[in-house]
Amino acid sequence: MSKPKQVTIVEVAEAAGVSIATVSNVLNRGGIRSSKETIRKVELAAEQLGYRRNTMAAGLSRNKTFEIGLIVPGLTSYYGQLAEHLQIEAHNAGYHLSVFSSGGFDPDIERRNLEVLQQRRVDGLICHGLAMGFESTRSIVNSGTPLVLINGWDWPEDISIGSVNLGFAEACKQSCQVLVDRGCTVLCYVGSKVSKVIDEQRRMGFMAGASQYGSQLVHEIVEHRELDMEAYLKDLLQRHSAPVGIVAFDDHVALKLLTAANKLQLNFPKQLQLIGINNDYIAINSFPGISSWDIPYSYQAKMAINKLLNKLTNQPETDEVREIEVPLVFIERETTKI
Amino acid sequence: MSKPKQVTIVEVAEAAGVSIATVSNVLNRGGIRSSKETIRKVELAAEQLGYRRNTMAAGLSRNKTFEIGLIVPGLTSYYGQLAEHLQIEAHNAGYHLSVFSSGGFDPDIERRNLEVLQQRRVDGLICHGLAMGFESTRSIVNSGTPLVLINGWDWPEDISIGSVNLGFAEACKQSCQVLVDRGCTVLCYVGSKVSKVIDEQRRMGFMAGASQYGSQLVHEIVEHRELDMEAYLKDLLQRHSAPVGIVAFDDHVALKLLTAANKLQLNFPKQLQLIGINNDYIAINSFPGISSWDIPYSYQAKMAINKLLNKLTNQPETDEVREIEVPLVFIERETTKI
DNA sequence: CTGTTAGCGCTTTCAG
DNA sequence: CTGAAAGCGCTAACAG
Repeated sequence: MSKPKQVTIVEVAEAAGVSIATVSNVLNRGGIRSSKETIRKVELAAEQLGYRRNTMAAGLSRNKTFEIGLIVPGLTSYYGQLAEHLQIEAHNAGYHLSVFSSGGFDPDIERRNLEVLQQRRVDGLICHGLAMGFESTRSIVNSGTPLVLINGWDWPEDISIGSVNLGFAEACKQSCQVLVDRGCTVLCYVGSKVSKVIDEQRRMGFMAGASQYGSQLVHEIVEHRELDMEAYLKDLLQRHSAPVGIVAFDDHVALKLLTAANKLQLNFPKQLQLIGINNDYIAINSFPGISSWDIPYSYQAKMAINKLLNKLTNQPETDEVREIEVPLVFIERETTKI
Repeated sequence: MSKPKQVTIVEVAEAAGVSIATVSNVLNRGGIRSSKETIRKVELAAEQLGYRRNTMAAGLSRNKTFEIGLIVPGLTSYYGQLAEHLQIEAHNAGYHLSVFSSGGFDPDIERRNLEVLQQRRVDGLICHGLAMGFESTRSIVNSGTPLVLINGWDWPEDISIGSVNLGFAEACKQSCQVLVDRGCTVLCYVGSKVSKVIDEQRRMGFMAGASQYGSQLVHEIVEHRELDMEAYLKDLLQRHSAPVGIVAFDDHVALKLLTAANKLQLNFPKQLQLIGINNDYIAINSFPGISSWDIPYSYQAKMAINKLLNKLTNQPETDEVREIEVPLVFIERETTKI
């Protein structure tokens, strides 16, 4: 079934008794001035006929789509929130954001999405820096579409125009300090290699934080997927003197740990202390409440869109930082509060 | 900065020494056969030049975009998951899904997104049936874009071609039965008017389930946002004999209740029983685990896309149900398990 | 099997 | 201030 024909400027032009160029001027171009009378006629005709600009035709004609492509690993939790905020910011800037999920970190899907986005001739791209290998990334840059990375550390300058990264390392480092302050003598980072780059950042930060205290502090790193959490916690508390401090990969992992701890009837913060990341619904509403790091979504989104737009509108080469670091904000709750 | 010019079929045609029509045939049209030799030449040229089809030009020319627009209230939890699955199914069917969030349930944003989607000339629309009033919806139908609703009950036939709804009412009804089976003599539904239509369904189901038992069962309905949960639970248990059964709006609300219960050191399932909906990460990993209703995302997504595609490809008017009901699956955990 | 040609709907000089 | 006309890149008859 072919689509019913939509109203075009031709019809509007006829109805208004002017040329199509004039209609285009009045309706879709701000800059050009027309007589009040013409404007009125055209707008009236357009209104009555239910005219709706054809984005494809416009884009084709001006070689600009006002569309930004976004590729994130998924649409839940952090990624979903981020996508929402980016959509808002893009809209505020007069752009439209096309959101794609790479289905949990699948490089093939990433590549495919990238391809689709390119075929749509998006003006710019925002990607959560990850699985997509060098080639895929190259192919973007080669075609000249500016790329901003979210949480992409140390990417070569010729591939992305920059990145906006959350300060995970710093947060984890400071988590260590908090835990030591609260009396912990053993620190443990429970990571998640599902998200490789991010896990790396957090591990780095944890290491930096823990090693500050030298040999007076025991610390270790484990992977949550390979863990029987109850057994692990039990063992941990047998091996060491309380309180034990845990830095969790995020609030989801933290919840698992919390549950294991609750089953073992461990006491927060006397025996165990726990810090998550994301300040999710989970952290806020669990029992006990999980200390966590809040993410300034809106700010991160603004930064990313700005970076892209600066490039797109060819702003004077500001002395802009290539890698922007967005600091997280600590929210303390019962898992650490003494 | 104008975008660098991309390779077009003209250039590919020149390089391959054939006409542009032939290039188009080989590259973008499956049906038309060409000689092996021609195919080889064209594909080689395209490959070497890095040709990438311009979606806009193609769409404009054939009056078909192979794009489906999706509007959901948000991109977290259920909605995010749904969007991901729809994206997968759309792709499997050769379509591309443009995902939009209406930022909570904002009718203005909904309207705006709808407008954008129409301007893109999407072939079809999928909307989570809600805030958007009659007018907005009308304007879609008027323009002839087929619309499938997700969780949209009782919409007029001339507006949407159908809907795919989750069996919330039935789930809530059965939740009541489960709770009574487990010994509850008092039932309570803790709803959330944030999502009006959905809350209605759940409340209806709850009422139907509870009233089955006549006067031997006390039941009541409250709104979670107006509730001091601890105080409420305490009061509930003072007023009635245990166990009290609670049907929560979803797992998020359930978590809040769970936390309140834990603070009061209530015993599951002896004093309190609790059932959520969504079978979220939360329900699975909380302590105690929350009994919940699992959502067949993949199935729901398939149904929705199929419905749309049947219309788009003008399938023989199957004796298809207009409103498909997708049943949820009960997963029992410690909050009810005796 | 391949090429010619007329659009798709809109933007954008460039004359009037 | 307005309009004629030349595209944007691709597809779809229709001839050859």
